[in-house]
Amino acid sequence: MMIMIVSMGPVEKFEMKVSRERMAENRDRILDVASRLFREKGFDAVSVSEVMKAAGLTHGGFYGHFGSKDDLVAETIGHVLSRSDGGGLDLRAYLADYLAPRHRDNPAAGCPTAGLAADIRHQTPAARAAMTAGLRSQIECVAKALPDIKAEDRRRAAIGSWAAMVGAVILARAIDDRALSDEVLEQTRAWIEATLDPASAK
Amino acid sequence: MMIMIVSMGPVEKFEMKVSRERMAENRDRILDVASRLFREKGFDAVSVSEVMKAAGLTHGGFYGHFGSKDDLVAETIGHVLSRSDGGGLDLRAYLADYLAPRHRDNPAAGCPTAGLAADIRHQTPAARAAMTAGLRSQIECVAKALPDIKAEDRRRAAIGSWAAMVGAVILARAIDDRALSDEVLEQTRAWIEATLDPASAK
DNA sequence: CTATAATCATGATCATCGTCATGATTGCTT
DNA sequence: AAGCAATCATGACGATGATCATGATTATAG
Repeated sequence: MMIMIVSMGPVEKFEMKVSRERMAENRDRILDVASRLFREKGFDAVSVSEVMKAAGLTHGGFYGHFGSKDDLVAETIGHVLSRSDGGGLDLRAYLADYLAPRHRDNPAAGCPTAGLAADIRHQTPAARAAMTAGLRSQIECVAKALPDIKAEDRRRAAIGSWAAMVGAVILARAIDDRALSDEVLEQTRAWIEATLDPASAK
Repeated sequence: MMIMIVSMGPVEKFEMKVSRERMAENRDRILDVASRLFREKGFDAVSVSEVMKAAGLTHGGFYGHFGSKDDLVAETIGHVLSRSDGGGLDLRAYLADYLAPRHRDNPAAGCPTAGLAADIRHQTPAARAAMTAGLRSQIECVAKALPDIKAEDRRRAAIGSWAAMVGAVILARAIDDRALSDEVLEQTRAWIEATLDPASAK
């Protein structure tokens, strides 16, 4: 019997034990790459070892950072949704960026809600709770960016607009026809903008 | 070592070979239960043997009906989306049914677009093509049900409304708080209805 | 009526994945 | 400076799932 070692690959760095801050760095990097991979492929389609590999580690050390994959999922959701830009944002510009082909074509770097909301339904209660908290703050964020209308109508418009934005990106990503997909984005953008006109605000 | 057979279960019917029409029945039943299971749990979370068991068969016979699981996915999408109610439907009533807790809580029997659109992104090109065809006809269906406005605005309103409807159901299903989830449905419904008012139609 | 072909059940195979056990290395504490 | 403890790599285990091989049974062609 002949054993051939075709290629062992270069033995990269061999630091076995890392400093305390490097461990925190690693944990953060795991959450970062996990959020990208999850947005890109969905929760189930990403394996633990794929996440660790993308973070520059091997699968074994994973359970030193997280109790389970479900735990990672829940923490990842909290991680991505925690960065809410609270400040006053220009809604028109945000709409244009959100409902754009560039956003549609880059789920990994795009809105976590558009990429993950539909998948949350099949995840653990902790994950759903994290997503709910994120959605709540997102709705309030959109409401703040709306033009001056009554508080009642403001919340309604925020929820309706947000639903349309998320729905349009999801539909655009599902459509296998660039022209139609572009149209869904553009028409939804124009439709939402029309409701922002002072003329249609009662 | 003691081997206990607690329950072998009754040997049900033992019909090995089925007639030609019963085979067509079986195939249809497979597509039906698959569409329900897929809507309920997502494509990846449903196994071939789970589908077959729900159809009253065992996993082995599956490949006599379909070439692969991906094939089943694509055919299932075409199967559910083929039943488009073309006739004139009452948009208000449809809105009320669609954006209702009952619909949100029954994905298995609900709108395939709301249940599967986000998942399509990770499926095979054939599946995406089937979904695109379905979405195209759905948009036209909504457009026909819209009140009398210019053709240009009609298409815009159809796409915007449809995106908002799908998005709202997806968000409502992701939210782990009944009050907020209900609010998303209800506010989106009211928001869409407001745009249907002749007053706001330009 | 006989032979062929089709349909489905049983069981096996191969790959993937989540998780755990072990061990090596090294940062930290005393 | 020395021992403790933590972090990660390697490897293995058990479960699950997609797919295929085989065989039994019977519808259907001739």
